[in-house]
Amino acid sequence: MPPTSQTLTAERILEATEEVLRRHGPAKATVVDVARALGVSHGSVYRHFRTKAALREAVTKRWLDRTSERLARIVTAGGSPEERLRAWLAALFEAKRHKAGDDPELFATYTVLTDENGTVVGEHIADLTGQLTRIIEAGTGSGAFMAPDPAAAARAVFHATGRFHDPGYAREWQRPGVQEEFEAVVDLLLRGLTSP
Amino acid sequence: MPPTSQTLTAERILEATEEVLRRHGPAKATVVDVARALGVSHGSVYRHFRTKAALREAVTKRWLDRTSERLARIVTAGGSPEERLRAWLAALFEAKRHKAGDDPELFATYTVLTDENGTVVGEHIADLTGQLTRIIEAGTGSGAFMAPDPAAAARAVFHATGRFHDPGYAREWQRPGVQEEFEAVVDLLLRGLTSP
DNA sequence: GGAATGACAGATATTGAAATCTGTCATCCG
DNA sequence: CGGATGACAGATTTCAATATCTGTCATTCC
Repeated sequence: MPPTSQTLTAERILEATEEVLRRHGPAKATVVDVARALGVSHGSVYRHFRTKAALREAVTKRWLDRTSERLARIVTAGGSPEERLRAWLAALFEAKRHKAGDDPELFATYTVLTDENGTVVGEHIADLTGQLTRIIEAGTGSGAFMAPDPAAAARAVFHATGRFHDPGYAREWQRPGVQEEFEAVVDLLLRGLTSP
Repeated sequence: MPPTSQTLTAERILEATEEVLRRHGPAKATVVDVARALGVSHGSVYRHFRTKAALREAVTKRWLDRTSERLARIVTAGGSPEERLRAWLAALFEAKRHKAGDDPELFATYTVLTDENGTVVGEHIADLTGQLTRIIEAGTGSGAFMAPDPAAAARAVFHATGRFHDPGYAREWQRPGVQEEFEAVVDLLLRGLTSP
């Protein structure tokens, strides 16, 4: 572990914390470990983050924001609102499923982090349902969807697809037939949204 | 604790086990406790249940079956398929929400039990989706619903309403606005099921 | 002077020895 | 004889002593 004698920034601390979490897991990752990885005293870490909880919260936010950004690109992409809604939901599911499948330990680590940071998760969900709202609004504008309250419809769609993005269901995502289950739910929801 | 000198049956053991679980919680409920509550030696309990796990599984099954039975009555009740589908989903949500709200500790106990008995839970879910299937079949028969594969539609409806019956979401059920969320999802699903 | 340090007190986690529990079975009892 | 018992071995849990960590702050360093 080279001391990397750059100036100590919040950003560098966050990177080191992610690495320590990856290595040691959420239960054994300590502030002392983070400081050691950076070659500084743990007191210095506390100059940038008031508590260990604040540090973990910041890491959680960074991680969730990376997902949000990727999905946001679909909102403004081309295609009909139906296509974009399907693509958005599929991308969310795909992203989660691959994270959970490719590196289960890391995924479990972030599941612990999200469990202990309800506020940040709440903001993330508000962000995601906001993206969904924009797609649905586009659909009501073009007459493709019938939704008197697009924001409420967005939340309903998000809740109804929880099984395909909520970490609590991660175990199910590796089973055969999930893809069909996912498509069945999405088909049903899209039929509900489509105006008669 | 009176020794209640009746003959020892599986049924009496299950009742005593429920009581011990209620009193001590899932972590501290032992087979010795159950035997003591019945005034017998713990060896006698093992005559009726091969392992502690089998005993807990049987308790779990009993508990889930009680819910199934109540819901089954709605399947064969009067009213249109739409009405019965709404009533069934509402009854499931209501039952769970009240169990979780009225006695959170007991609910947490049964959540632990269901977590450790995936097979029994799987059968319970198959039972419930079977009930849903029968309602949806009635709807396709009368022309009220359009569902090429009623069983698949039933599973989709069940998955889409997971937020309102999966114990993992119990915390959310006490928040204001859940009822509206629930109705929004059910409305969307029913619109999706209803033939154009 | 502003950032970094490390000693410190109280909180939390780890460890290993002792206690309890699970599951078996030879024996007992009606 | 068929069901109940309790002693037992190995597995698991509990508990208290020990070690580590969190968060603060007076002091050091550039």
